[in-house]
Amino acid sequence: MLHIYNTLTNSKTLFTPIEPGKIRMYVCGVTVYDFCHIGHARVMVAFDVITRYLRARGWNVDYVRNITDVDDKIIRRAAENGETVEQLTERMIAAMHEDESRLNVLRPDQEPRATAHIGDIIDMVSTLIDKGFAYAADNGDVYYRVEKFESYGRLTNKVIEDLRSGARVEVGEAKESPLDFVLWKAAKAGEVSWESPWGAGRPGWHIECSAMSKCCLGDSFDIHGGGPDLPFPHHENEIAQSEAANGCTYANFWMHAGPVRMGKEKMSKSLGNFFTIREVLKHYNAEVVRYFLASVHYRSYIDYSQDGLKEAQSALERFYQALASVEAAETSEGLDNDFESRFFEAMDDDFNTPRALAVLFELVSELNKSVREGHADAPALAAQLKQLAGMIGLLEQSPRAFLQGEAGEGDLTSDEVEALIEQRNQARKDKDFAEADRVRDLLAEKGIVLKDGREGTSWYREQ
RNA sequence: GGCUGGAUGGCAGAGUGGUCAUGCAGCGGACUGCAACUCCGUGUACGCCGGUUCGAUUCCGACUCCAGCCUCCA
Repeated sequence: MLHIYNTLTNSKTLFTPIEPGKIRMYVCGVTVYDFCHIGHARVMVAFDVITRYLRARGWNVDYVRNITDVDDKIIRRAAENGETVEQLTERMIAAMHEDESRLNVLRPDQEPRATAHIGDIIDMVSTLIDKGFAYAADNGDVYYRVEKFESYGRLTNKVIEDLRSGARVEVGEAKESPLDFVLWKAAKAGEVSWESPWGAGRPGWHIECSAMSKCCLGDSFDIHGGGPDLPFPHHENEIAQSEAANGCTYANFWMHAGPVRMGKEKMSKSLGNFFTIREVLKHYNAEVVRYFLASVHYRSYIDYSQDGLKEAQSALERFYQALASVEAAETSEGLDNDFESRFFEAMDDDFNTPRALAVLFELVSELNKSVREGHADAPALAAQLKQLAGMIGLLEQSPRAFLQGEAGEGDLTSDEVEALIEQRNQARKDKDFAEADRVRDLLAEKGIVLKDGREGTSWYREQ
């Protein structure tokens, strides 16, 4: 029985789909004006884990994640770089896809871009004007009339009165109320723009998600997700737009990932305290980063740290060392244990990955013991480990590929390592242990750890 | 100030009204030519103060502290 924490009710509740067996999910994606940072990675990995797991349990998931490819920041950055908006966004989208693929994040089923849905956006804005929820201002902007939408603030427990008293009133404001937000922005000279009934302009930020989710998933869908800074105002505004335009419930479950912190504060663009995914991947194996992000529940904050990543590295080494010790069977059939049911129980409880990983560690202990004592079920246990971990996108490499890694700059190549091991093993045969230890120490200096087993010497790189 | 969430052993991080989370690190032992891997053993952890209870880290109330959102940000 799948239970999901819903931001709308601030409680974990039993998940029931609109259509049996099917889950329609929309997640707010990235505004592509720069490289993605670890905060983006967290949302990508969290919803990738969720999607993979749900599919493994037999759900038919339609996963949509949008790309915001036009907005103020993009326009400004493109101008700074002396390139067109399209050149900038194409570059950043390609970079994002590369980052994701390295993190073993599957592409969403649909990845709609705002600029490809201008017609849908204009249609929705027109509907909102017709229904009295929006108005065209004198300056060419179109605004949403927030106070007309009675349940505004329901998602984040805001009261319109409080918002009104706290709102900033800007000079030259064309809005009826400071709470109103923009649906369509009139173009300034030289900016990218599209023709509309209200003149040349471009969509406001919130409307694109309402229009694209409607287009891709329909008026009502099951899950709407996003990062920690989106509930207010973005998702609150989406609800106001979609429910006013469509006249029905927008999304049933709202899921929000927790923030990544640097020291004691949130990693964010505006604070400038962020690491891009590609920077981190220069120093750490991509699966280590994925494991690090999955080792904490998706709703909690996670502190980014070198120590945390090193610990993730050690944990994965334990998994892969176990898998390296036995050839996994084709299937885990015939095993009589409760690892799978406990793994499912943890994941069904709002995707509790730390608890699910704890079950996998117990499975590893069982596997190691089985290998050590020469039991016949070892290959099946290894298969079970790979099968369960695979449901959340982990342990999909060969142990050898993970443990030996790739030679970085200044590292010994695999051939050089093999040659030195050969040299050492000859010395061992000759009982020249001083020479054997000399070679071991030499390799250790280069970060290579040796392991003498029954079938010869294996090795791995210390990361 | 308002709205959310949190405070667990050296660190990371789950969970529970009364025997065990789990991982990393540490210590002792086994294995090993030496190691590594692995195995066995090993830790008076639950912010503070009250209350409920036979019994609370877990339930209730107050307090302190921390974070996120309330402005663009995943």
